[in-house]
Amino acid sequence: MAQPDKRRRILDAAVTVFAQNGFYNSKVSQVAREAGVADGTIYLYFKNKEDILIQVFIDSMAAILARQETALANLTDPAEKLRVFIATHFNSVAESRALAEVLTVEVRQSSKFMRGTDMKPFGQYLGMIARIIDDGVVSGAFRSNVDSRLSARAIFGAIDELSLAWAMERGSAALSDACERVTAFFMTGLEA
Amino acid sequence: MAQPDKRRRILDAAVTVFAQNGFYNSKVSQVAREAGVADGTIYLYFKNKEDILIQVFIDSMAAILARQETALANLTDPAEKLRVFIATHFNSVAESRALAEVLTVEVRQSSKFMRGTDMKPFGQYLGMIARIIDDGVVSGAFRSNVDSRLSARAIFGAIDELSLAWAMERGSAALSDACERVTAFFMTGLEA
DNA sequence: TCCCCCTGAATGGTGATTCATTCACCCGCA
DNA sequence: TGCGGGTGAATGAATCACCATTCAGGGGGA
Repeated sequence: MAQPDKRRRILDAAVTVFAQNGFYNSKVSQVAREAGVADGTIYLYFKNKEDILIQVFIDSMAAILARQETALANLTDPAEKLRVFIATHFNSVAESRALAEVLTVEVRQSSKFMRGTDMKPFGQYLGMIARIIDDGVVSGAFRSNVDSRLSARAIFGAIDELSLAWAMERGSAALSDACERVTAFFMTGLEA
Repeated sequence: MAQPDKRRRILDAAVTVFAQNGFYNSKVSQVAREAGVADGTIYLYFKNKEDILIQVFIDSMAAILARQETALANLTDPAEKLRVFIATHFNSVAESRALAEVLTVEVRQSSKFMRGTDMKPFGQYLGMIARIIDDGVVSGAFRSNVDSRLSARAIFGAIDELSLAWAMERGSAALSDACERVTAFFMTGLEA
């Protein structure tokens, strides 16, 4: 057969299946069928079932990190950086509802087992947000008394929750719309 | 014997065990041992393993909803309401790290199966936040162009993520501290 | 022919759930 | 007061379906 990247096919299949049934209710044989390979083939590419989930996570985070870096590369205005960051996150998520579900729901449960192993990409992601804020504070665009780590967490939590809401229930306003609104919310707050 | 609190004992034990191992890696027999009952006894009180998780969720949400309602009852200033809401959420979470883990991590994965069944308490919780915002808009305390549903989601996502961070890594700043900071963040935003 | 993928049926461990049995307690009758 | 049968909560060993993982073999390219 020598199909191009068989590993890739398995990862994609896993995202589909995991999103549909949840990780623990998914059978390896389902992933195999969806990928069009034999059950045993999975084990030529992955150590075991959980390893598939971890690789999905690592791959996806690497992709979105790279994408964010490209998107932010030429920007200087902190507010604009934040807006683009959020837009890029939402766009990435919007490209695959299944991936959004896996990243927001399934990965969380195994994060406990990945303790120490490879939460690094996630830390990097938070770090990107924190840096945007720090830059904004330094440049004077942002208030000087914000706690960048805490705000980064809060912002991530907010956009992650919005992604999940979007992934679960179709029909809510387009993510691109939410992007503008939520950016405005972070920038100016609620206060009249 | 007819321990009136046997159900309670099982629920508490479940929270402890689920927080430690994750729902799918927890054995019913572990919960039984932790609760000091026989395996079979569990099934006198719960339909099956997942039912335990659902009941934990329903019970906990009912408790925190009631608590929020009490806490907010006599307040009128919208900003103060928001501050107290967040404080109450953090206080509830801070009382039990295990419960925080179960509510932020374990329940999510089953939300997919609860589709339609009993996400209602969660919807109510979001509704409380949205109402605070709406009231603020009406009273003129908050900007008139905020989207209350979206902001409510964002705020919930943010405080949920902060709760999770707190539950996972001990040693971070006290939640009570985070409460003030994050409220300020929501109120005034990042902009200088 | 040799080697490398790949296959998918068979295996073995696991753990949720069941159910026959025990036991504590209650009630009515003598 | 003492006795006997009835009730149902509680038990926990046994069941059994399920599924991750393995591995003996197949086939095609060099």
